[in-house]
Amino acid sequence: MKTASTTLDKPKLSKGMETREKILEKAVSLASVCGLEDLSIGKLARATKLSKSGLFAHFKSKENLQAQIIQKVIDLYQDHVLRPSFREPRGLPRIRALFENWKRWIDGDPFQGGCIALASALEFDDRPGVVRDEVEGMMRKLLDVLAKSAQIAVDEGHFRPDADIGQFAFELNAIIYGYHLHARLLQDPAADARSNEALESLLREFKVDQQ
Amino acid sequence: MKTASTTLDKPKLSKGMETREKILEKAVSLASVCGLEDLSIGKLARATKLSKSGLFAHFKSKENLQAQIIQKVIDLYQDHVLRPSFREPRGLPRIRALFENWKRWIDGDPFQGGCIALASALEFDDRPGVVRDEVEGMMRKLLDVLAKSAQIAVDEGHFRPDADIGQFAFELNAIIYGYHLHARLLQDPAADARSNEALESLLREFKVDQQ
DNA sequence: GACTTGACCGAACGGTCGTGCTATTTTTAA
DNA sequence: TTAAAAATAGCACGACCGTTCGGTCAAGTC
Repeated sequence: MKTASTTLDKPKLSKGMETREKILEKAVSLASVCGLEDLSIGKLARATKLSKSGLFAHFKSKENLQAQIIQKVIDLYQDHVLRPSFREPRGLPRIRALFENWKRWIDGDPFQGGCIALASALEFDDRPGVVRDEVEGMMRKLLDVLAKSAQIAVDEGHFRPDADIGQFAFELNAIIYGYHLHARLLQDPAADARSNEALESLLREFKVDQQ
Repeated sequence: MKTASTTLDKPKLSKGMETREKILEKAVSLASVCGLEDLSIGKLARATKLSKSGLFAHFKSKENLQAQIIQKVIDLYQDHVLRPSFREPRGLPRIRALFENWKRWIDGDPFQGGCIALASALEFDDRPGVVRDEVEGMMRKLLDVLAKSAQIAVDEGHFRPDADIGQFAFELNAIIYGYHLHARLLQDPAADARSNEALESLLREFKVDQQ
């Protein structure tokens, strides 16, 4: 355990990239509380124990920092929500797992605050620029994953063959939005039950008739 | 038309109150684009052609300004969404009207940006303080209105007698969230159709069986 | 006509913002 | 081992932040 490549836990990572990752992790955590725009470089520097200019050198502008934060969120979402769910059997079980993992994500699993993706979607929908484009792309990708999951459920014979998978994505996403509101802002103990009931109602519409 | 009480179009309004209202109207419009926190007093002063200090005198702090903006939003929502809807017949027609008016509100009817209520809900859910409390209260009131509307639909015999009106409020609100995302961030032309289909699906669950 | 009150302004405060420059230190490659 | 390269710090800038203060000007009251 002397020089490089001690163990193969991680692929080679230059010093710069390493701290950059640390910065982004902290940034995601802070931004989940105060929002993307309100996360200042000074605050982030203090939190990472770097100088403002030293941190700034990693990203050439604040806009770029914000864009990279979004990318980091995508990575984290894939690690914490998508990947675990996709280990479940195709179709309905996978969709249920995704729903549960997603809710845990919103409860603040990787970071402290709520979901940055949802918050940023409303924060930037009226502000053209790189960040808005990044957020929009993220959301489109997400809805695509949901639709594809529904398509798999169709293929597996769990959903009706004529199911509108885009509609399913829309409604599943909406339920999660509702969960976010009730669980975080309202701190409603019934948030979980409400969202579960909504999911079951949605599934009832899409599942093959079983009487 | 000389002194006071010329006509009864508006209740008496002192000069201070008058400009305060003008400030709040502008504030709501600006905040709908850039968010509550990012709306600075300087920007608002420039937009209202007042001096920063002159404007500040109306509100004793920025936090108080934000809280009053929320109150103004509640007023506007009542004028633009609730009041018109409540002129429709009780029960189902009223719910459908509310849904349509709500969507027009989100499309930017009174102001330019999206719905401040939704945006603020995600902006402040992790930041304790007066503003958060105000936003939370607003959302609770809103969900209460939705639930009461559902209760009326039960009373009118449109909804099943055992309908869970809280659940209805949760799901209707969630659909609107979904509409906001698709219509504003994604600029999806199908946003209207998607939300309509979601509403019909929701109503199917709650309406009395008619075969 | 003196006095109070309310609305508004201009200037200024200490602080923080994002962003450059120039060193200095640390890592990496030869 | 050493030189090139990368990472970080120090410092400074102009702009804007929320907030305070003293002052002006008009309207109303005694």
